[in-house]
Amino acid sequence: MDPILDGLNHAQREAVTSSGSILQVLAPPGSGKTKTLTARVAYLLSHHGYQPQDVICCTFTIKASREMRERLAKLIGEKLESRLILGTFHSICRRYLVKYGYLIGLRKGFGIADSDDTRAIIRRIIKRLKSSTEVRAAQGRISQHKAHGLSPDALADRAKAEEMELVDIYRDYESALAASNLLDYDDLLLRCGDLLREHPQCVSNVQAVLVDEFQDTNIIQYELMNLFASKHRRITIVGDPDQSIYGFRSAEIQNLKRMQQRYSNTTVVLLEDNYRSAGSILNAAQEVIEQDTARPAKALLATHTFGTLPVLRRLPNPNAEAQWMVLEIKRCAAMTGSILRMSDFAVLLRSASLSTQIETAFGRAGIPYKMVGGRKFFDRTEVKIILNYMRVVSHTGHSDALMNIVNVPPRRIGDETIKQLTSGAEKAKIPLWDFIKDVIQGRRSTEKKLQKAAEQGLCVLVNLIEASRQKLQECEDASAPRVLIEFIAERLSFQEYLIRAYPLDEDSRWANVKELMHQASEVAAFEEEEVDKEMDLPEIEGVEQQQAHSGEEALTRFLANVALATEITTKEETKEGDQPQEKVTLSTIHAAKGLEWPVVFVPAVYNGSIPHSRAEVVEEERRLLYVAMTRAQALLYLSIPIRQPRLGEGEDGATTLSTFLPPKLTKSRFRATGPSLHEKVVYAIADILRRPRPSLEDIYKGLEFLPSTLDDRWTAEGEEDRSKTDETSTSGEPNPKRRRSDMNQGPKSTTYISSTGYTMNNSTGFTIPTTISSGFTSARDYIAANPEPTADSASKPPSGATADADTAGANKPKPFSSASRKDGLTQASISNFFAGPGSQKRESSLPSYTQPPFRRYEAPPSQNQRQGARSVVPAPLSSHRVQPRSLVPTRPTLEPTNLNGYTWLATPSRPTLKPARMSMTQEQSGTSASGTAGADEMKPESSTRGFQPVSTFHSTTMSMIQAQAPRRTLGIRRSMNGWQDRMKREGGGHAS
DNA sequence: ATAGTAGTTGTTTTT
DNA sequence: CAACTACTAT
Repeated sequence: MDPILDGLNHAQREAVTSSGSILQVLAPPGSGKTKTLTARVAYLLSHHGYQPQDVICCTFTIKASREMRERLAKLIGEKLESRLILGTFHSICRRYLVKYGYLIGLRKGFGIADSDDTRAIIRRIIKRLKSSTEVRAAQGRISQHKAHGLSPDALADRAKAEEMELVDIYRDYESALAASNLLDYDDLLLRCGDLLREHPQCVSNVQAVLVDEFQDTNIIQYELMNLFASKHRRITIVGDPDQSIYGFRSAEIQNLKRMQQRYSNTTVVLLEDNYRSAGSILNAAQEVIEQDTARPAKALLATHTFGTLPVLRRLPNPNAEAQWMVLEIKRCAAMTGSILRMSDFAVLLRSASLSTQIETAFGRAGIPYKMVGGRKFFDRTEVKIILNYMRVVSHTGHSDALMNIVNVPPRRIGDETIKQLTSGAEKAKIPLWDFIKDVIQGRRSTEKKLQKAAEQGLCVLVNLIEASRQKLQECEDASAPRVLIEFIAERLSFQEYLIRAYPLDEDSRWANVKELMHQASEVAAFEEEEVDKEMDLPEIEGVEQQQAHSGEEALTRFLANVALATEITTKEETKEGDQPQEKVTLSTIHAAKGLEWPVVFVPAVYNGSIPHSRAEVVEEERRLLYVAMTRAQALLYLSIPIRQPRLGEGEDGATTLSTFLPPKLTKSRFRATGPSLHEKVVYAIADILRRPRPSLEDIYKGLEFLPSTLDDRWTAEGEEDRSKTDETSTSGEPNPKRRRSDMNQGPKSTTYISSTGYTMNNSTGFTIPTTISSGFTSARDYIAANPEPTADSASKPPSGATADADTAGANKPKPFSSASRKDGLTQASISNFFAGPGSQKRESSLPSYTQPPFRRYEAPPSQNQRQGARSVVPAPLSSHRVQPRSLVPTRPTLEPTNLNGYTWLATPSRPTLKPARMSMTQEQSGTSASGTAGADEMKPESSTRGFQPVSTFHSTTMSMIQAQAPRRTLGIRRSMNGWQDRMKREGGGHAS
């Protein structure tokens, strides 16, 4: 069989091999979207014979594009992979603009303005205009307008009086960018759009365009996608509206519908099987997302066992919350007999700023971690200084960078001098740099005479920059960035400067500079091998590409990468050959999208954090929580500090549980404290992770150093448990002895290196906080207390507050609760659905797709209950009831050979429902090798309009032809309503 | 006029 | 905690 299709389930194959030119793959978390997209790229290359340089593949984040490159390298080999045009929209656009920007009058060697630059520019403008607008607000609104393609003039036409101020700022901002030859993030997209509209031949080679995370595209990106594909109109997108979390960046979910409207031959494939998470986690997440009543019912089907119930933990305060995570991480690691490593844990945060307490607690406890997202390496002041020097060297027209460094380190050039220089430059209408040079060399003068000291300082600066530029000219290869950093740091005596300026953490700051050098050489090494190959865009006949001095080119590229980089790629620390250290991941939820971990913590689930107090759209915040929860494979922990002193609202800083977690939900879907991790639970975890079950000895071995085998340090209500607390009041300092080293090691020292990971400084790896020793349970005690751990409920939750949820989950599946559904798709209404008188309403003949109105994975029901369910489900559907899945994978039978682990799930051992293929359009006839013609089973709704019902295989492939006469069918429309309603809503009422 | 310090502020999410 | 303001010492 085709190796590309290996390990793909039916629906995924359907998507990969689809011959439709316009393909939408819509799928919930964990269903293998990216895998499918990757395979489709490979498939297009091998089966359609496209050249890699003729395929554009857009991702949304740098991380995603890296990951896709890696996957593709494995699938099609590095040689082909490296020639693909693959990257974020921004980086792809940059590449086109570098090559062809001259066609639309873009000056050579433009720089990229990052958000610091834009903020500085806007701040200056606001000051000059004496406007009262807040800088950040102006920044955001300008970006928003740009993202909608609204120019200052266009805005002026429709703006209200109070907006006129913004129009002025916007105008000045645009000219400031132009004056410095800078493009901001939005410009990269906009200008590339301009380019391709005016010169479509630049992309005339493009055979296919693929877009990941399509729900995150904004309108400009959507247009870009179409422009990229303008020649052959072959587009594949994957996405999931439920995971749209970039609305703040003007992402528009309705692009899905736009696309369907624009291309009447859109094929839609649904993937619904979740291969990632325990059923219990999916249930909880599903219930969270379903609170969005505008959202269409959408299946999310577990392929794993139910597992153990997620946790919603209350704790006294953020500090305790952090300590609790430490204890739970240790407990999990120890009690699972070493199947969980530190890198299997993740803490996902709404805001990066929440990380500080956690970092402190982890640092103290010796838990190694890395923070991703949040404050970026390249944003650190000392790094920024060097980078700004390099930007000036690269383009002397970069006045903002120049402003930032004229007097750093101090050169006796103060406010007054700068004022003279900038106003002089403005009057002369030349860039600041040129003006300064003229003044120094006596060709011009400022209005007021400059101070001698200042003039001298300027001299030093000019000499440095000129010397650096000289150096750059001499350097004809990719090592230029590195050479320049060293040269500049040397000439500035930068290390000495840091010692003077930051005596507290000078060493760590210097280390960051070193790290920057390291980065530069790494990029150099990378470019050496790649740049000669086809990193460049393919040559197009008749369109000239711009070429540059290769050293300069390397420098601009380096700076662009810096501006577009979220985080730096630390080559897995190759220290003395030993393994890269396993680290817990601390991340923002945004940065965690698309990733997964065996154990996930989501702290601070209180109102104000999630949903964030400044959030404009609550739905997006809910989706954010949904994304966070669905990152978890085996264990999910939510937690909330019941007091948050910092936010002094509501008297004594009491918090309220996130509105997304109403009591109804938390009672049924969560437990109040960490699960007891006895054998059965551990086995379930191992099975879900497809790792070998640990031996009992391994499990017991870990227990020795645990203060407690239970999550009982705090009561379930989130109070200090007095019985666990000895003399010391422990809320802040579990171990005073360690305090001193904490101070040195804490996250305050902002070395890139140190913040990236702590070394475990106690040899056991686990600290036993002395203060909670009374809660200690020895391994022997544990074994004695759990002689026959047969059910998760063996140990009672500390209080009666919560029912023992696992018992409920495992043995008495909840009845379908029709009352809880707001979308009207109750179990009861399913019968209506099939009887369907109300479901005939037609809205439009838009291409759309459908899915089963209601599908929920329940814990393996007992025989009786299954009977019960049958009686409710209408006969035609009953045969497609999801079978008790826990019967399938209870053994750790998965061999390492099957790392992706998909195959066994896709084997026909599962309740099979081959998708019926009907009334397909011509595209489909030739394609699929999957011989489904003789579908053995057929769902009622499948016999219509060319879409297929979702089955347990969940391939719903549908081709819609606009003209096709709508046939009278059973309620299909209805099941589509959700999507369409939503599309409409989003189309119509686009607020803010 | 410049440098350095102290006090005040207000903190989403990312390219 | 850093960015901005206000102040003081050079």
